[in-house]
Amino acid sequence: MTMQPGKTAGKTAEAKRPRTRTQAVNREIILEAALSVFAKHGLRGSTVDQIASEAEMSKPNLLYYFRRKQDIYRALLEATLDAWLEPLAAIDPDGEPVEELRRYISAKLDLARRRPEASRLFANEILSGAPVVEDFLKGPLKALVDEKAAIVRGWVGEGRLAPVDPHHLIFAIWATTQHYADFDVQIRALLGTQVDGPGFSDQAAQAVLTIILSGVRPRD
Amino acid sequence: MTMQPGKTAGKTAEAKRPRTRTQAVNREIILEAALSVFAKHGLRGSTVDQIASEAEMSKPNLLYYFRRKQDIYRALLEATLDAWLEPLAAIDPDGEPVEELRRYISAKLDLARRRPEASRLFANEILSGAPVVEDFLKGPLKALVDEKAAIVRGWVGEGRLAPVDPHHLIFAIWATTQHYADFDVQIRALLGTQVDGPGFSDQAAQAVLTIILSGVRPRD
DNA sequence: TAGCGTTTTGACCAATTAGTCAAATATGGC
DNA sequence: GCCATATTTGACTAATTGGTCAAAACGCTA
Repeated sequence: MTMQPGKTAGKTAEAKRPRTRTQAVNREIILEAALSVFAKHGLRGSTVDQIASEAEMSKPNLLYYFRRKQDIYRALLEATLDAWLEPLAAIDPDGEPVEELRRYISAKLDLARRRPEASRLFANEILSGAPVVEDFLKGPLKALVDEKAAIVRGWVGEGRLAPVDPHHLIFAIWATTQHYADFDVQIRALLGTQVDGPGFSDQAAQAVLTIILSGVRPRD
Repeated sequence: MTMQPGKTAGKTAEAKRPRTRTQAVNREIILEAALSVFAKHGLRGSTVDQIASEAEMSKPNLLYYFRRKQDIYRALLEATLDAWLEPLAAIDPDGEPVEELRRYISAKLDLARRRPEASRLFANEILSGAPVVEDFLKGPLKALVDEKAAIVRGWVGEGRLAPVDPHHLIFAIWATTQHYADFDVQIRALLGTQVDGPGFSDQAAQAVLTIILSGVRPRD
């Protein structure tokens, strides 16, 4: 997504493109550690010491790879938004409406299951007022969402979907799918260990798909 | 809800029951200020100075009313959970299923609209691992949710609702309704000023009700 | 093995943090 | 108006914070 003009290589390892194998490995370790910390406490609530400890690395060493806490945070958000945009962009105006939505919802549920911390990272960013991704939301994301909303509106106009506001439909999809990642702790508290059972993801997917798709499938 | 055994009056103003008018007023001012801060940055990301500044009060003065930052945080969460449980508890097993759900969804949307910061406070608490409300979730909330899930399951069994997992239905309702509070910044970025328009709340309610209720209304 | 760029670290700093405390000031009941 | 109590505050502390820096250790290649 590149929210800011990228910087070229400096004299430390802060360059965007890792120059050595060690850099690639350590940057990845740091990003993974930081994700788990930021996802829980947000940018302000997280400390560099925490991330360094999680990465099993000294603080100055960590800061050798990312000069500032913000830099790690930005990198993580960029990667997350990139991954999230893909399935939305893939919605095909020439496809079968319900099938296109089914595929999008499934992809989003899959992301929530495979990368729940990325979802929580984003949730924290939005809750804190979206200081970092605001421009991205108002620019590229809005453009893409408006484009897909127009497609959905077209489908509704042709009677291939029940009459529903396209934007609110998209919000409902985001809300229900991301909920499984963002509120995972609550879900676990309510459902207990069954959440870790083999069938749980399918059951959740089944329920979400049933509710949303039945809600938009044209009744006749 | 009273998550912890309440303490009786100490020698400072920290008593649960305000003893003077000034106490009642100032505690309320502090709670309101703290809500707006905690909602944005969570417990760890918020500072007492921030809250004091928001409350237009010196820090020692604020700490005269609430000895520790955590105390304000707990008080806010307790009030929020109390308000949230009410409409869920009101679901009537003898009512008409779709109408009962409609009422619950409407009540939850109303809370999201009237007290969005409370929703964001709770979201932050869950994202950070629910350290404060964990016991409440596993105890009273789980009991209530299981009870209501059983009611829904009964309705499904009688063919008065489309076959859907009751717990996941509840999650879908929570997700879609709270989304309007928790992701308000994102929604504003995508929809612009129309969010502040007079009809927006109704439009959102309309969409959520349509999607969820169509998804559970028995098809025949 | 000498040399050089890369990686790692201990020690450090200035700013911010939660919370304390004793003293000063306001307030209400008489 | 007096006084006991409630409220407010400036000054403070100890701990934590993000980040710096110079030096040391490492590792690769000539």
